Amino acid sequence: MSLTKWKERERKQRQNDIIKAARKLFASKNFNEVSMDEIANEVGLGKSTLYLYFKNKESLYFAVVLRGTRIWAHMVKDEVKKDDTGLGKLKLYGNANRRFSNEYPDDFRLLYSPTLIKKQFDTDKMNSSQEFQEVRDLFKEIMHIGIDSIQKGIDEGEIRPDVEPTEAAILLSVIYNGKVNMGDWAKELLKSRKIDDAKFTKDIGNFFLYMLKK
Amino acid sequence: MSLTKWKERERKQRQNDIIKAARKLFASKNFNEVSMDEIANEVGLGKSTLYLYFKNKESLYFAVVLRGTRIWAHMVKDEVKKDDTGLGKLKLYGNANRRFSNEYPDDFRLLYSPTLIKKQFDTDKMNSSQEFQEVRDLFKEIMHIGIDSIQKGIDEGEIRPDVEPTEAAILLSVIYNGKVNMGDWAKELLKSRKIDDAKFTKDIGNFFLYMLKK
DNA sequence: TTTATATGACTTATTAGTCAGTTATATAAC
DNA sequence: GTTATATAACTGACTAATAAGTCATATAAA
Repeated sequence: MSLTKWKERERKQRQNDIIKAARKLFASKNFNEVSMDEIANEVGLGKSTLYLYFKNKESLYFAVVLRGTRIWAHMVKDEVKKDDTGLGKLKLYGNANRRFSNEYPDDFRLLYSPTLIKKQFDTDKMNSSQEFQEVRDLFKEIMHIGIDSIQKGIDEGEIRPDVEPTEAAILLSVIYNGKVNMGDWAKELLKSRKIDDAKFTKDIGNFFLYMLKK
Repeated sequence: MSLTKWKERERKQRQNDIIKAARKLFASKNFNEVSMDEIANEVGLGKSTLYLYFKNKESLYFAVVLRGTRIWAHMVKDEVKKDDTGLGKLKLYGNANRRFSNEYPDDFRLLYSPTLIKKQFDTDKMNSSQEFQEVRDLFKEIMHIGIDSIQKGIDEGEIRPDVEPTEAAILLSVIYNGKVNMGDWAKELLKSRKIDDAKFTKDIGNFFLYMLKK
């Protein structure tokens, strides 16, 4: 019995190795630009072996995305607990996102990558994947934490009442999205002005808070 | 002589037809996801014919991008002339971008698409294409119009002096970028709150100006 | 008859997914 | 302790599909 369990864990471990290798590749390249052979090579397995752990390429891809989304959702939920005011929660929400982007850069890039956003997948394979459903749900949950914090801040009188919480939360997400996919020319321009990524991120956060605060 | 000229024009016309068909397809799909056969089919020509007008797929792609970028740069330069103050120019700069996104949605999406941004092209083919060089230069020019307007506004005392012009201009571009690649879930969320795209765009513009103004 | 324009059929390369067969490991029998 | 056997993990070679780019040939215009 404990043997079966050990086997089970071994299997999960392997699966995780594959996911981690795939994540590394999917973070820098499109779904279509990463081949199963490449992933297999990265883990040090034959391509056929991947199909023992995942039904098809889409399934593996969404397993990668789901793993990242779970980490993200966990970090956000955990952080937001630490304050009771709306404005406080909003600041923590921003911190959590920033921390996630620093500690899990591959996942962050992947989750905000247009590959995920654009529905370039086989619709059947996508909809039949319960991984994808869970990703969608977690995205919505995370977004609602932001929206609800802003609403709470308005109710408590610390955030301007003319702010539309949904619009503001989406704008924040749009900024993250844009920043991840920022062109090289923009990066170079910032660099030439000696503005590093950390400063830019921080300034955006301040800018955003300044906007919302009364 | 006038015959040669007429021929020349005929040829340019054909080339333009191909570019327009390609633009339509590249606007909604990745570089790799659009096939030359598909483009040829869209114009009503055989695939081989495309190679009489463009050296290879990359060359056609950059011809599409360049066409859009030229329109964009033209609109921005033309608009900004209409006011002499920095803040006024900045507002016109925003207007021009908004007008471009409305009148040339395919080009707008294409220019901000990550396909263009990520260097997923054959480096040799890309660098050897003078179309790509011109696109880069025009991008920089457009960006500098924004930066210079903000700087002028600061000098004239209408924009807060603690604003970093480069940072602010890039943030604006990052927002555009993010908005174009916004996920379906965000669009649905906005829709459910009865916020249409025009309102969202306008609010972002106001938000941005409010930030910068003294 | 010459020249420009066009194309269908072909080549070459890539890649998702399959499958028959191999290797390694655990259990059982003696 | 050794050998046989069952089971799980794995893989190389294959198939089928797709797509960029080429080329010999056809058509139409001058």
